[in-house]
Amino acid sequence: MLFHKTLVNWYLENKRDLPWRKTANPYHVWLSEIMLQQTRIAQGLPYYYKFIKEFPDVFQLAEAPQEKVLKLWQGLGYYSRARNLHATAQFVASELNGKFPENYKGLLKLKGVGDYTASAIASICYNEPVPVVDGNVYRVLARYFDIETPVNSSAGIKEFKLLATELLDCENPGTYNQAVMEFGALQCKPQLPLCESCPLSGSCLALKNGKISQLPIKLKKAKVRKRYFNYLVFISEENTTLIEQRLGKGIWEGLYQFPLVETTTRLKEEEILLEEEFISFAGKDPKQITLYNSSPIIHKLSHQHIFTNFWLIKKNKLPENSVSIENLSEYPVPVLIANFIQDYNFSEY
DNA sequence: AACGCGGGGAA
DNA sequence: TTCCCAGCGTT
Repeated sequence: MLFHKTLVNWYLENKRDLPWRKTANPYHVWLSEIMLQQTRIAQGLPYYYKFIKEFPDVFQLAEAPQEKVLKLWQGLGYYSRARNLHATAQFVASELNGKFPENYKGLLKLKGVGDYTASAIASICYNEPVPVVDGNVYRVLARYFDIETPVNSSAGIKEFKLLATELLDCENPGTYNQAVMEFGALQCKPQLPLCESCPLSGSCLALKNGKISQLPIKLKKAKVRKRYFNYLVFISEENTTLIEQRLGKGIWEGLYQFPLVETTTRLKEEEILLEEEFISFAGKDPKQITLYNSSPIIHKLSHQHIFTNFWLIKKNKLPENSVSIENLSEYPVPVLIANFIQDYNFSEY
C-alpha cells in the first residue's frame, strides 16, 4: 500500500481526540499550532482551553493587554510566542478584518508563523497541498528511508522537506500531515518505538538495517550556561514588595521578577553580602537581611542552569512603585519566581 | 549557519 | 542524567 494511505488509515484508527481537530477554524488551529511549537500536547492542552475560554475569537485576543496574555501563557515557556501571538492577533483583527490569510504564502508573513506552522494551518484549514516537517516527521522519514543526514543541518532540512513534498497526499493534505505527526508521536516514538505493531514495519529500512535507535541523527547543541541569580525580596510593613519587568532581549523577556543581582561566579553567602551592587540595593544591615533558601535553588532550563538565592529584606517603607503582595499574582512571572511565591507564604507579614 | 529561547515528561 | 517535544527569530 502507498505510504500516505497506510499512515492515514492508521491515523483514522488511532488518533487522539483533541479539541483543535474538531474544527477548521483558523483561529483555533493557529492558536494550537503556536502553543505546540516545541511543546508536548499534554503540556499545551490546558493552556489551549484557557485561551479559548478567555479569548473566544481573534478580536478579543487582540484587545487584551499584553500582560494578560503573558499571564495566561505563564509556565508554557518560550514567551516570545505569546508576544508574537498577541501582535499577530492585533494585525489580523485590525488590518485583515479578523480574517487569517488563506494560503501558505500569506500565513508565512505573520509573526511567529514559520514554515512548519504556515504549512500546518494552510493544509488543515484550506486544504492546500503543503507538507509539514516537524520533529515527528524527521523521525518517521529518517527511519523509514534510513536517512543519515542530520535533520538539523541545512542539507537535512532541504532533503527532508523535498522528501515530505513528494510523499504528501495532495487529495487530503491536512489529514495526511496530522497523520504523520500523530504516527511519530504515538507509534514511531523517539524511544522504544512500537515496531512490532507498526503497519510500516515490512518496508521500514531502518528496522531492516537495525538502525532504529540511531535515527534520526541530530547535530549536538551548545552546552548549558550557568548563571547565578540573587533575588531581593523586599517586604515593607505595609505588605508591599518591589518587582521589575525584564526588558531587552534574553530569557523571560517581558516577565516580572524581584530586583535581581546577578554574579558571574558562584559566591558564598558572606561574599555576596559584600558585593557593591548587592549593598546598594539591599543595604548592609544583617538584622534585616536573611537568606530564604538554605541551599541554592537550581532552575534547570534546556540551555541554562540558574543557581538562585532569595534574600528577604525587611524595610519600614518602600517607594511608591512598590506593589501590594496580594496583587503579586496578577503579574506574569517565570516559573522560578512563581514557585518561590507559592513556597514562601507571605502570611507571616 | 549557528545560536538563544522554557518547561516538563519519559526512560 | 539525557533526550526531545506539532519551531521561530535573530545574528
